[in-house]
Amino acid sequence: MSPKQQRGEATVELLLDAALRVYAEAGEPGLTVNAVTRASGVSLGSLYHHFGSIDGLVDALLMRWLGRLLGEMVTALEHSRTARTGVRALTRTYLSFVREHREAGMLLHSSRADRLGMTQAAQLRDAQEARLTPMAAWVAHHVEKGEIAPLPLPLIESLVLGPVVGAARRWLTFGDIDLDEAARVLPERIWRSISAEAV
Amino acid sequence: MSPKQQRGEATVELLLDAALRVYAEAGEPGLTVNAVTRASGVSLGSLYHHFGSIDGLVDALLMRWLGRLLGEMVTALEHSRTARTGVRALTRTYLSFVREHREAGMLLHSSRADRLGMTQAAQLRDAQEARLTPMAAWVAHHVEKGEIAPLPLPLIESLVLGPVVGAARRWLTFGDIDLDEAARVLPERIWRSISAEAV
DNA sequence: ATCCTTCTAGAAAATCATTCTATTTCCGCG
DNA sequence: CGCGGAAATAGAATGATTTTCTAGAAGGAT
Repeated sequence: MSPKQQRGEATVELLLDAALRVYAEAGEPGLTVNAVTRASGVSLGSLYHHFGSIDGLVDALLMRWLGRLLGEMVTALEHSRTARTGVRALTRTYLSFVREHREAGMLLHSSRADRLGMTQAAQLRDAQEARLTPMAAWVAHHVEKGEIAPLPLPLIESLVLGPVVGAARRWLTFGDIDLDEAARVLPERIWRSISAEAV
Repeated sequence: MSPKQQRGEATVELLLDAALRVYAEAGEPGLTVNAVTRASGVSLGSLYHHFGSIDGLVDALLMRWLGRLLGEMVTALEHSRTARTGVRALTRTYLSFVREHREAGMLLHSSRADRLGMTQAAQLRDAQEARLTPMAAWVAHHVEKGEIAPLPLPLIESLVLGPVVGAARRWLTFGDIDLDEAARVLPERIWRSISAEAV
């Protein structure tokens, strides 16, 4: 934001972009400091100056993409009037995102994603709180309106995101899923699982 | 099986047990070859002889526990007559397993689990095929009987296991889920999502 | 008994992450 | 201008960890 640090910002970008490129080509085992410095042309010193460690770099990369994904999901939610259409919007946004950003999607689903927060715990919470809060509020709102069954929030989230994440991961890993079909079928099925209506 | 390799088997056990112990105490970053050799009393040479690499060791550990989990799930399925009770059995078996084997559960959900198969891809497939096939057959059977909606198998699996895995991971990571409540509520909800009945 | 394979052992080599010190860049301020 | 200092860059040195390598012990088959 401040007009300062022109250099710094640029190298941070270079490093993050290079890291994703390296990950895409060499996978997680290939994601080393040397590979990233080579791919970015940035020196080792700069990498450590900006990120502190290799995990710090990967965490920052994860945060960037997680932020984008959550941002798109929140936007999708804001344009949905009913809970039912909200679920559809969430599902489709998530699947589209993964399709359009395959490597980032792999990184988000895979390996280091749960280690995330170890090096940037505080920043992560603050940064994502702004995204997670509206989603929780959205769920609470529709629970109150009697559309969504009155279950604990974490269970509702598991029911909604679990199948979507599972399908996305499966597409990324094995490719034995048709994403279009998933986007068509899953929302309706997920909706049935959280709807307040009796069966 | 063969009466050979008395020594070998024992050290393999020692190493796998020690690795889980180390992981439980020191987390993933602490899971190093040195830590495992120290904790097991087995030499570095033996470790590499049996597993080839640290990832090979971790993969073997994952396979062992994944095999146990799938085994319990298949057993649970065999004792269920209807598709509905099958879903309940699967869910509860999974959640109980994670509760009873917390460290193994963390390992299965976390970090290295998706790297799995990189070092032991072939063995993994062969070893788990025996477990996965009956589960797929079970699903197919109940689809034919008209109980489960006629969706592609991967989508059904995502719908069934997604929420369960999500809840388990959440319990392991944040602890903000009541496992008993999840075991009570999820099966019914999941069932609604895959049932062939109209809504 | 001796040969062969498997297994054990740990030192040596290679790889990778991190620290450290020196140097450059660039902004604010006299 | 040009000086001072903070931020950034650079890469050599260090430290930790994985992997390889060579040597030897254990145990069974012929």
